[in-house]
Amino acid sequence: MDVARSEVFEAGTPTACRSCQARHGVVCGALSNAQLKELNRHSLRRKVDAGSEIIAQGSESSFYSNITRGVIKLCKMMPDGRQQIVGLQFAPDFVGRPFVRESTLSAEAATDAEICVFPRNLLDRMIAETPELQRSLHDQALNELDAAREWMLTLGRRTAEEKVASLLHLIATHAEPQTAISTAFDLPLSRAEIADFLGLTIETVSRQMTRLRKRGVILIENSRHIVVPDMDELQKISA
Amino acid sequence: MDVARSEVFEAGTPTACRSCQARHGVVCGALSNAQLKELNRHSLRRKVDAGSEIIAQGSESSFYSNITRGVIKLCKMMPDGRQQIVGLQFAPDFVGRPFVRESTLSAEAATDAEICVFPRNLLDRMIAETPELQRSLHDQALNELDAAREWMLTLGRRTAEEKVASLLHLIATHAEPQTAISTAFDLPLSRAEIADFLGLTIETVSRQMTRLRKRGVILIENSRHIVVPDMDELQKISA
DNA sequence: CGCGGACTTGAGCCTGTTCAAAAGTCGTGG
DNA sequence: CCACGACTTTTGAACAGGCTCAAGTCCGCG
Repeated sequence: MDVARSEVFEAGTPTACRSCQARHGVVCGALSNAQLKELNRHSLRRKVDAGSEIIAQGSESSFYSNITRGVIKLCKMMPDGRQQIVGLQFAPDFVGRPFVRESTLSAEAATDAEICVFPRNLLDRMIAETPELQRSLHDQALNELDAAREWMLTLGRRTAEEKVASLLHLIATHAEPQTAISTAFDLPLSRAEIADFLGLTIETVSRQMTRLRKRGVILIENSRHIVVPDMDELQKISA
Repeated sequence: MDVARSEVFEAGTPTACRSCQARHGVVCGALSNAQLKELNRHSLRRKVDAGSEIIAQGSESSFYSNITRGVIKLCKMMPDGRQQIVGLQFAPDFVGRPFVRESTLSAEAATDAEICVFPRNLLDRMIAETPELQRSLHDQALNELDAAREWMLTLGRRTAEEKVASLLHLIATHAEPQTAISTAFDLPLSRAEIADFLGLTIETVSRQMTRLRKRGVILIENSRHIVVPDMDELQKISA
């Protein structure tokens, strides 16, 4: 239906894209209307429940996606079951690994989410034809690289308390449009996932959270909903 | 002199580049002869002693470089002095952060090294004009991202012993063309630098190295020169 | 209301740190 | 050629931050 309508406006934006979170994101923001239309014709919107896997570690993936709602976590798993989250992605990020088919990590919905899925071949062709798109994806890759390296510092050199404070700060600044000083948000991650992100155990994460609560740095409601009265204080504790 | 000679062959490879380690690397391998010539005309070969800084964290850098010899370490430093190495780069890697002028990390020679330095403006222009170059740099960025995430797993989830074994394995496979099974190489890093890479202390690194030595997994000569009789064994210990 | 999963709390332990000293290593100069 | 001094590395002993194991509590949901 949406596709049929967009056929009418040869050069117009597909209706499905008009109100899309990712319309001006890394991929779609770099496309011409004609390209957007073609991509849309081969795209599929998909709802994914929290916890369900989008890409499996070690598998060959023949598609890419844009996140249009929710949070996606990127995980690495060791054969013995130890796990590390190596990245979080929010709408309207692009998910996928250009140039290499086999994935060295898994992508999993952290919250209920919505993604727009399209074939690898098609986007690969567009990348080759569209310097602007290549540039845009290159830019996202470099930003993710900066984020990964920042996180390496956290994993290697910060204490448990600093780690937890860092994560809360990260999520507060990414997930919610914070007000001037105070911020409130829902954690997209369970305690177990936070632990896997920070290289800690569930118990340590829990203890550090209650320590922060008792110090008045955060308020915890429902264990998922967090209020930060003073973001500067939180950042100071993150070191 | 080299420049003068290369002027003669309008379309030829500059002589300075003919025997260069980086000639077919990420940047120069993607350039036309004319571009290579232009880049060469504005390039400067520079020797850097081990320990000297190439780019300072927080500074604005107006140049990029190619590594033509040696090993460069990328570091992040906290205000209180804690430090984390977030990447190692070997010849013929490209060093620099396209699109962003201010560096969030410092680049420092780990060994005596040689780099080929060229102006940021010039390469930025070439990137914009040369899809192949953009693609090549994009590719390096994605490879570095994979490496960074692999290292996040190491930092977050591996034990001290596994960390040390992982680093030895990494260096063995990058620095030296290993023989079938056994490998010998010089460590480009001091114990302190290894500790900063692995998120450990000097003492723990030293203890784990002697443990590996006593188990016969490695031989240590001069504390910098390492022999690995069986790489598979080392990899197994890295988990 | 009772069940199940997620989260919190507690006690003891262990890995890796801290602090301290000894042993190499290397360059310099007598 | 060896002695000296600075620095890196190794080794030792005590400590502590975070882990493990084990209950207990909270909360959503049928």
